[in-house]
Amino acid sequence: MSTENTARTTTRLPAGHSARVPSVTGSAVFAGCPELIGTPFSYAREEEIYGEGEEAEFVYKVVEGAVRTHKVLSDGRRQITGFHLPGDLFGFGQGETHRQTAEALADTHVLIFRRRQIERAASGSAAVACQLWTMATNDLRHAQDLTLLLGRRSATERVASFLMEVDERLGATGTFTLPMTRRDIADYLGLTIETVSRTLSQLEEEGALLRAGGRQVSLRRARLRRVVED
Amino acid sequence: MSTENTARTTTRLPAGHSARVPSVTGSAVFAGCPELIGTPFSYAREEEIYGEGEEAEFVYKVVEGAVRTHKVLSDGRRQITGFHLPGDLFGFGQGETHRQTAEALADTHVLIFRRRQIERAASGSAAVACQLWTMATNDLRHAQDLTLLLGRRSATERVASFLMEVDERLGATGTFTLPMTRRDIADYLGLTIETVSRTLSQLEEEGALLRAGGRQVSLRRARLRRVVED
DNA sequence: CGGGTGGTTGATAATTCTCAATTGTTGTGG
DNA sequence: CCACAACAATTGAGAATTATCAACCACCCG
Repeated sequence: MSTENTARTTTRLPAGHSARVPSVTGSAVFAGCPELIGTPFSYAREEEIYGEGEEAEFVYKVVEGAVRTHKVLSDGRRQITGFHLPGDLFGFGQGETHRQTAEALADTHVLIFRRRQIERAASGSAAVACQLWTMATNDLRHAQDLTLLLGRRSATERVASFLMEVDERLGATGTFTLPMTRRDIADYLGLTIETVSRTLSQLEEEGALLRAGGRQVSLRRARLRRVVED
Repeated sequence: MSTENTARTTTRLPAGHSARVPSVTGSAVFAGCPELIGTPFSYAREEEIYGEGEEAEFVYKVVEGAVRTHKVLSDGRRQITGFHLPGDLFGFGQGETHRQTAEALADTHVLIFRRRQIERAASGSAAVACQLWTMATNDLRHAQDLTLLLGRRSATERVASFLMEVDERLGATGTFTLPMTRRDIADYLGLTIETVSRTLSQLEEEGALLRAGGRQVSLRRARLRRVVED
């Protein structure tokens, strides 16, 4: 099995972050499709990767860093639909144009693939197409969970649920540094930054978590779970 | 529940009755896959088609009527994630279990397909798999639009946007009868029935629509569009 | 007719937002 | 290493939006 290793030839690896680098492999799109090799590429913190409405030329896989995708209304209101961490693929809803904007949360390394190439691979291989179907389905599941969160949960439940989600995706250690600002969290949870901040303070006061320096949190998972209770 | 009083036992349908039904066409799953023939089936108004957590044995295509899919929290809060009208496929997120509940809004005829059969067809035909990918992507797009609606739009915008969505899916005539109750609308838009009702009254007052008998509406689309403005 | 469901409206409460001030954090140049 | 600017996060007070509780109305269907 060609466990892609060469991928991060892209110079610096800020080994500062946790010693994880989990299954960046996965490489779902490529299973049984070795001719689909991604090209390494990098984006700086806060750099736009693609914009809503632009032609969808590439599909991306996060290698290192983090990306957010969002939609905006004309008056500036923003809704983040997802955060993409190492191993995640994004930008692959097959239409001619992107329906969201993607931006790097931090300095980020990705592998890029030509959309047409992937579509060609899909139409030639049921296995590849099924993997794309599976990935789209996973995204759909996530979007529907978010829908329930936004439509029917209180601010406290949203924040608690968010913290647990991030924890799981970052290794489920219960202690981590949030890779996004309060604004990003607010725009993901359909709240304001003030409400997010107050809710975090309240959760800390209730003993559901501990904080250090704004971004670092340590979850008391049992208590948080009780807050979410579903 | 107590509403379950009318001939619910007749879920089994004399085959052939609804086999012809009009231009339901679309039939995306079947294009180039003639061996995938659905079996006609019927559900009475308010009848459950499948429940969250159940094994996903079938996939459904609406022929006549309307279906809603939703998620519920343990305390009863409900979020409807979609309404399915004639031509729509639902229940096809390929996992072993359904992640939502599906219920008939009205007396409904569907075609059912065995999930395994569809998955087999997909893994044998890139064309079929691509169609499933496309359908999942369309659902994903819808879910993300709903996410923006729930996370960042006011009650007025939600209701106006909803009316335009229903209008389009019902033929874009501007005049139609809502196929769902206020409760369903509220649970789709993340509001209460009272807020939905008040918002409709307010929109009528502003001349953005006309109403007759609760469910019938006639949209002044230009004005509604101005309310939504994006 | 009468009961039941569905829909509307009003008064009040709760949640979340907005505006404003303050504190904390981080990176930079002296 | 410190001072400082720029940005990020917190906190408070009051306002706005939406929810809740309650009453009432209008059908529809037997």
